Amino acid sequence: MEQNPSKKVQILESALELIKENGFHGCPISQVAKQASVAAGSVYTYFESKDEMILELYTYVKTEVAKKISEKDDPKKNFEARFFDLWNNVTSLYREKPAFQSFLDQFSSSPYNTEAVQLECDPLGQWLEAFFKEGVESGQLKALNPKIISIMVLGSLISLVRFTTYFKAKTASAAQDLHLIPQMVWDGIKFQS
Amino acid sequence: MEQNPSKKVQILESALELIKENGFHGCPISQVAKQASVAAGSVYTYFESKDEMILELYTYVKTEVAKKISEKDDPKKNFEARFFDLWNNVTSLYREKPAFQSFLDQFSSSPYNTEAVQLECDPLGQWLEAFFKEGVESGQLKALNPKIISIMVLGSLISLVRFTTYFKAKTASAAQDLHLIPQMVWDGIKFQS
DNA sequence: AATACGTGATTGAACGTTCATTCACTCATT
DNA sequence: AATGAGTGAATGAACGTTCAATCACGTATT
Repeated sequence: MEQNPSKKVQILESALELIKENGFHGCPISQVAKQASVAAGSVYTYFESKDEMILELYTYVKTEVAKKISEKDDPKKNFEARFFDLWNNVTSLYREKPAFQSFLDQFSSSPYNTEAVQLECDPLGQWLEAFFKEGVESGQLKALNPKIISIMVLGSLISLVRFTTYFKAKTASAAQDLHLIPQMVWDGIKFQS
Repeated sequence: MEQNPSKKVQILESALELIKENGFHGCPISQVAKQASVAAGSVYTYFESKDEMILELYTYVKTEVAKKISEKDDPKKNFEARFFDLWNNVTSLYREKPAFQSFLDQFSSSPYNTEAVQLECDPLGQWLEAFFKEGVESGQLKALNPKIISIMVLGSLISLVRFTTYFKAKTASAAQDLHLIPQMVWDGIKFQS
């Protein structure tokens, strides 16, 4: 008998859900196992330790997000349209999979996120950088380091998602205007004649 | 004898430091007490529970940040200059007090941040909203809901700080261009003739 | 085709540790 | 003498992890 890859994913998804609901605090192995319909001990056939499990979960989520975002891009459209597509794709992905957003957010600000982890392959970061590089080189964006543009755009985007997720109460009165934010961001990065 | 307010602050600062270093995981009451030079039991003279302590810490940090940011604003300057001042003041405050930024970040994405907490008084949010309202009403910013502008600006700002803090390795190559971000943000929100 | 064997996944009770919290006590101040 | 802040050992619950036992399956032997 071999390790069952779908069971591994089951465990990861279970941990993801618990972390979304209760944070890192609230995902004891006992619960992760229960929700994944396996015994506590079985988690250790798939992962060396709980920490290893969390780190693999990070890789798993990062990869899933990058895949979904990149495959929805249509390079035949003009760059401005692709920018707004990107914006909408990320926001709707996170609305669809709130556990992804919640986990990435908690992970990023946690001590799990060491320098070593940051140096790992980051498919989403790489894809975004290439995307904005194209915009700069074709003269549609300001002549800036694509990495900087990435930071600024992803920053506003993540923050918007964070605000709408965590600060529901606060943004209720402003909710109908949130769609104006991508336009502001575009105005900030586009080449100004 | 009365409760010693400076000892309360000592405990809060000790927890703040431990959370910055090790996350919520890594700040057991035993350590908090040790670093604050009090006995573990004493923490319970000042706080009902650990959770209460964390919640008070949030109020404490929020208030400190709002105080420092608002008092550095000079309403006599023109609005654009005040915007860049604000940007610099926040980034340098967080560079000076990394524990503030780290705590706020971890708290915001944690389950501590319930709806009830969000509805509490938020002095920084209020101050920012008033600031941007002024910019809109004097015609220097786009005619948008000041709350939206707040979200967008604070979003980019926090993300920039997050990136430079957590993703040191990644941004090294882009570090010298990070100062261009506030200009992009300004271009996004300023009134375009 | 039937049986026995080996392999490795799976189980969940048990273990040692860590943690938040309690409480009987001390001691400085009034 | 009374008060209440301060102490830190004690408590019990919860946690990550281990492990001996069990189980399900593929392979070899008859």
